[in-house]
Amino acid sequence: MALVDALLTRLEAIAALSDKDRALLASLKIEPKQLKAGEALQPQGSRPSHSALLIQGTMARLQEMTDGARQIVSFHLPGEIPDLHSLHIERMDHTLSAVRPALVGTIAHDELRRVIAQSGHLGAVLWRETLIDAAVFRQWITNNGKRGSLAGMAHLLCELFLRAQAIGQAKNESWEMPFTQAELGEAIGITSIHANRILKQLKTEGAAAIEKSVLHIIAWDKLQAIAGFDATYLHLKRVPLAA
Amino acid sequence: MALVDALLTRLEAIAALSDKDRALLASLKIEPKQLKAGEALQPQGSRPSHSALLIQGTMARLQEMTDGARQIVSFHLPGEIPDLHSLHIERMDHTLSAVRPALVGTIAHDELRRVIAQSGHLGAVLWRETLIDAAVFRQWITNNGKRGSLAGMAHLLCELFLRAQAIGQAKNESWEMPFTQAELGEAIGITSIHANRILKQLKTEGAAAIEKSVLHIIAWDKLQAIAGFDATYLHLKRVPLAA
DNA sequence: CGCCAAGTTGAGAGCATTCAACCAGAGTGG
DNA sequence: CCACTCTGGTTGAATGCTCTCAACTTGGCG
Repeated sequence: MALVDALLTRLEAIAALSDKDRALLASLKIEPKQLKAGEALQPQGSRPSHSALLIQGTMARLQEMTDGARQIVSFHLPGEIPDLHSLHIERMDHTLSAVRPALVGTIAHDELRRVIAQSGHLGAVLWRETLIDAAVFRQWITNNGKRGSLAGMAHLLCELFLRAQAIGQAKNESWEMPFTQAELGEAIGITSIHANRILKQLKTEGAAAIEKSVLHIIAWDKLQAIAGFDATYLHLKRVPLAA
Repeated sequence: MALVDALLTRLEAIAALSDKDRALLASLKIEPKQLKAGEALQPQGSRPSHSALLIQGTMARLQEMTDGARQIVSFHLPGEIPDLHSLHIERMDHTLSAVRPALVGTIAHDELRRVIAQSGHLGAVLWRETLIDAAVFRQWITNNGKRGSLAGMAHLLCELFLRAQAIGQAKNESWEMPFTQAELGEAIGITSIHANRILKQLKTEGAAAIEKSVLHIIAWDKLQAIAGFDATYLHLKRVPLAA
């Protein structure tokens, strides 16, 4: 399986690609690189010359504050390019790290510029990818803000489950969740202890439960209702569960 | 003064433009439209065929939840195109409204596509604009999450002041603030009452104060320290105060 | 003058944090 | 094989931040 396949799966989940676009993507020079759990690929303040295609594993972007506190601003699944934005903004304002061990493929910015110059449509698709990234950020602002902890956690689980399903990771209402409760908490701005209690509540209410690090959707409609979740912001061409 | 001037000022604050790019921008067909305070230009769920250049006044994007609660996810000053993203993602996942009365210039997506097709660099600059938008979202996630209320408010004021200064609205450490305390609160996920108390605290600590809706920076370094503010994420070519 | 939006202040309730203890399972080294 | 350690998860109790409710002030405007 070629390194680029994860990217094709992801991009075809959000847009239509022509044969020419697929061939251009296949022509990208991609260098594999293995990351250890917790290893930072792009630290805050750096000026990347490459972007990373996540092939296997999970990554997160996080902001580190002066007092040592951390805020996770995004999670990433295979097929995504978490630092695509570095193509047009020079300096990293956050750290991009592997959460669990991860395999990435680094792509030189010049390579990306080459294929974009040859296909305006491909440029638009990649632009679109960064815009969906931004749409997710908007939801996360609300997760951390007005949406309470319970709704915020439910919303995060809805989102992750659908994204996992779009790349074929989640089946039969369950998904091998690659994040700890502490990490889920850091994403919605609560402590690991509180995250634990909130998850317990979601289980008691019969919405969703995490057991031995696999997420079980007990009742999608209930989870969705608690979250106030509307999947359109993910801009997936097919939304499997949200019918 | 041409309608497009605000856009030129903004884009030249974040990137270099060639004469050709300026001419292309000047060729955009822009329809002026006046908005009343609180009027929604693009409601959540709509499918815009135009984007709006904000010429005068202020706008905000907000998410409305099922229980009627609102979260403001961004503020916009003249020169910005708050719904540029609708060029590549069809459906609005939030509402774009005027905060105070505002003058916008609507630009058909086809017009934007025309100039982008003629200048790859201009396309890159507009892409960059949406990426900076996303960088601001990331900070707002943290404002609403791990950063406490005091630091969050301080961070928001730092950001708004620098953005206002970049377009010449703020002078002499003071800025005619177009937002109410309630709106500032809705942006960092706190109530207007708490926002009031936090602002009082920022004044007592000698960092910043809002008097008769003008923001006074009492001590930039103190405000910056409280916020843990680092201006690089705004990607302004010149950062006036942050020396 | 009266109304209304915005701001200010106080008090009590509730949610989330911190501190602290403890459990379970995986991996390590003797 | 078994202690030992470490990470992740679970639970309780006290503290404290933020919300809600409520009252009151101020300034602008018809």
